[in-house]
Amino acid sequence: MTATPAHTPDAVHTPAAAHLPDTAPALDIPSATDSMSTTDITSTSLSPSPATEAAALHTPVLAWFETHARDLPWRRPEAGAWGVMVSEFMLQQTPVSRVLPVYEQWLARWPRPADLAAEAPGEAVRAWGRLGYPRRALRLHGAAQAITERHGGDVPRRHAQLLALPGIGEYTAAAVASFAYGQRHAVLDTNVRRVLARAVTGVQYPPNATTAAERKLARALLPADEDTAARWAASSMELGALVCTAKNESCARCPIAARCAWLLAGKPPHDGPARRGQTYAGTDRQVRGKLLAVLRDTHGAVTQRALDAVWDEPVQRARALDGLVADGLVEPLDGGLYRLPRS
DNA sequence: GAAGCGTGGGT
DNA sequence: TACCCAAGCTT
Repeated sequence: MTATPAHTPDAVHTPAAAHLPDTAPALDIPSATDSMSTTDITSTSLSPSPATEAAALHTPVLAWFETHARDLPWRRPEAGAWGVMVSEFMLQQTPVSRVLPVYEQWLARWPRPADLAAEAPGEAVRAWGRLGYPRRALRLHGAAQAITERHGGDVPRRHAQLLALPGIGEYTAAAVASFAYGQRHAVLDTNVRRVLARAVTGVQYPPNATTAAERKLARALLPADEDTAARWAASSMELGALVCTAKNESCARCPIAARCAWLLAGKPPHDGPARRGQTYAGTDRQVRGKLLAVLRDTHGAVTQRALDAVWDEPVQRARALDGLVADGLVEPLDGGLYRLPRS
């Protein structure tokens, strides 16, 4: 890290900061031509340069990460790009604690993309277990096939190539490129978005969907150095996961509490529209889950009767089963039999 | 841009 | 007990 030390005599402003170290909450991040400028640390403006402001955030968070990062299997060197990619699929909307055992089994069984690609897709769905959103298993299988066919069996390094794989969107492409290959990307997941919303923007929660303003801010905050940028991505995400949590945030343990715009503003509560809650009981989603659980736990074909037993409302049950078939999660056979997909 | 897509643990 | 929430993606 070549950035300026956090506190240099550039503080011509804010003379007597009685309690906290010179607070500069509102990061004056460039609004145009985002971070293309090189680190012009030498700029002589009276207020700290954006790079200096950003470094004031980076340094404490990177240091905190050194001592507080969890020892997760996909962070170990032996995980490789495939391990990172598998973990990212599994972690899409599923907590770490539930991913851990399935991840270990998955990597032991399919240590390379080609190993998974050689399997029937239904085996991926079965091994997915109860992680939820089983379409992810199908997409991971499809991604493994594409990697095997188009990329010689190696997880591609380029963001655009990753993005072209099934199940990989903006976040996952950036995460794999950054975590697996040490590249410089804005990695905007829900944790990072929350950290930036609070520390920089001064609000309790980010918008429901990722906005252009958030992307611009994240890019502006990206350290210039590639390796530092990759560590910043991991550490800011970890901060959101462990300290700057959605509920019961722990500001007392936060390395940037002194600079958090939201904390400095007195932690004003969120005023925008509430997140739309995800109902579940009685929905097609629940029925799909019950149907697929039967298929997962049965090797070979399942009878219509066995599926009928999981839900008594026939119209909804049929609709859910049709949906699973349409999604490729279930394969219908002749004679009212069903199984996990072989192809 | 909103809706749909699983599951289980915490409060 | 009912919510709320967890490293999103696709249509």
